[in-house]
Amino acid sequence: MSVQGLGMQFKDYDSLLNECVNQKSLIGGQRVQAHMIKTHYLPPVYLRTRLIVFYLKCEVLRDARMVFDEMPERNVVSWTAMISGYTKCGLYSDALTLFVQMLRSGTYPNEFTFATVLTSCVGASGFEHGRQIHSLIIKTPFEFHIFVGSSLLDLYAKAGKIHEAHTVFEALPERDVVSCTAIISGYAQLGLDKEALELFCALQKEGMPSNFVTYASVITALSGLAAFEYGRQVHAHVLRSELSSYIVLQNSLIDMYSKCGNLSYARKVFEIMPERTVISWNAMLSGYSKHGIGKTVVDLYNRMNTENKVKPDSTTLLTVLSGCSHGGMEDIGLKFFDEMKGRRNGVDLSIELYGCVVDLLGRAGQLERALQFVKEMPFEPNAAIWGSLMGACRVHKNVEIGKIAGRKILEIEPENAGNYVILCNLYACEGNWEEVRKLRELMKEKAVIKEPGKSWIEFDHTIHTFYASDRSHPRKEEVFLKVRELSDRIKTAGYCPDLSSVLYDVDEEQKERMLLGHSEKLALAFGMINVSETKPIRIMKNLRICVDCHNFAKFVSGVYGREVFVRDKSRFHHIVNGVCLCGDYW
DNA sequence: ATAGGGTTAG
Repeated sequence: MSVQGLGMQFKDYDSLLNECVNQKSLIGGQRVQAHMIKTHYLPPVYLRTRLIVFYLKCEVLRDARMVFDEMPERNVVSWTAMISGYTKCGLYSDALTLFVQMLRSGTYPNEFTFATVLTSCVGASGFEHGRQIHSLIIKTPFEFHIFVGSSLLDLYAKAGKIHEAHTVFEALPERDVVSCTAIISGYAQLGLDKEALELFCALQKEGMPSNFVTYASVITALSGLAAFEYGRQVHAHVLRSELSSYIVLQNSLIDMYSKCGNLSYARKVFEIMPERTVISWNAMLSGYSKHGIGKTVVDLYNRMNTENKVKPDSTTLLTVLSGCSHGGMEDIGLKFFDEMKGRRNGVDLSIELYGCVVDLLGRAGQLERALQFVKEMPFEPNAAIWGSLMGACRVHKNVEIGKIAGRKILEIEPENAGNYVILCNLYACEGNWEEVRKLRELMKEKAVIKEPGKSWIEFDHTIHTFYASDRSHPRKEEVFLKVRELSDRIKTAGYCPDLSSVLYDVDEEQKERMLLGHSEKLALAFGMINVSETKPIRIMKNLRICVDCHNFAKFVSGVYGREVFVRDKSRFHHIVNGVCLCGDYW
């Protein structure tokens, strides 16, 4: 395009700038601006705002800000465009600062401003700021504006206030794809998977419009539920629709099949992708990692580096290392870590990565070295670090180091019940019942409430959920009898209930009864009754599986010749012929 | 002219 000759007028500049915005032509726009300066043309607010938008489009935030700062006067659009620029670059607190300046300058925000600035609040995890802005919005006509409302409900949902989010959603006079997706994904991101799925179904019946983001969100909920049959149906629907080529959607399918325990389906989706992002690789790697298949994790990671199309990020490193740990490949994992530390590779090593190393050393039984490693870390060790050291001490029955880790962790996280349980187990294996008793008292004192354990199993297109000592399932009698029967049978093969897993101060007989009531045993028994002998039994649990239930499942697998999968909070246990791929370390 | 929802890891 030509910017030669004088006599350029407003509409000429306007159309030139429009063209540069559309083509993202940085040089073109810069020439337009240079021409304005050369000819002493003083652009009005409108054109200066167009320049800001142009620079933002070309991702040159600094130059956009320069134009903004030099404006003799600004209107709501100039302010909003600049705030949105910061938001899109992830500079949320700068965006919020600018918003405050805007209010001070006496410019009234409009629906565009509010929608943007609420997004900044979400990005900055600034829920309180968001709430304050909500009270500003109440005084405007924008509270029920669909864009503003979507941001608002997202704000509440991401702060964990799903009820308030739902209220905002219900109050919207109209609904569209984005607002519907926002509320569904709000439930899914909080782990309220069943609610997310139900809402999706209900809204679909009402004719909700949906797109690939909607499906990505509902597939996330299905991953949490491990609803394999349902997931396949949704996948089939996606294939029939125009949505199947979205990478985000394929990524969520990889994760969904992995979390349903079906790695071969996940791999199939992964292999036929014409293009992959780092998330595709990470999702696939994580699938193998959680199943304890360390060798494939390493092979896949090597292939990723050989192909050299997608660069590993910090999540990749974490997944590979945790894959080595879950897969019982301590030496290779430690070698990886040294390599990473040597290279750095532009990716910062995170505290979580150091946590993986503690896991690796712990698994290898090198507890002294693990403790030393924790002491020398460039981070202040957190609860997760001490937790993995304590877990390692429980497995290797090292009470001495376990106590050190335990003391630290109770300082940092006195409210986490799981910590007390592991520490109690540790003291119990030493026969130190006095300490166990003290810990129980402490737990009562701090009023720690354990998240109720639940397990579920998909059978006959239904999800059957069991709670500890559950009396609610319609076939409870049958299930309880089956647990007894299994227990009696495997006892003859050497199963011995691990009474130290019970934290309550009751007699031994009752302890055993409580153990038999654990939700994963109920789900396993239900599976033994109903699932065809040729098929594996797949159980899901919301917490980590306890030592006794793990042992129970191994014996059932061995004695009855069944393949059992248990997906717990952190990984898969794949049990064949009485042996678990986790190597009894988790 | 300026605007809202999404996929992986722990």
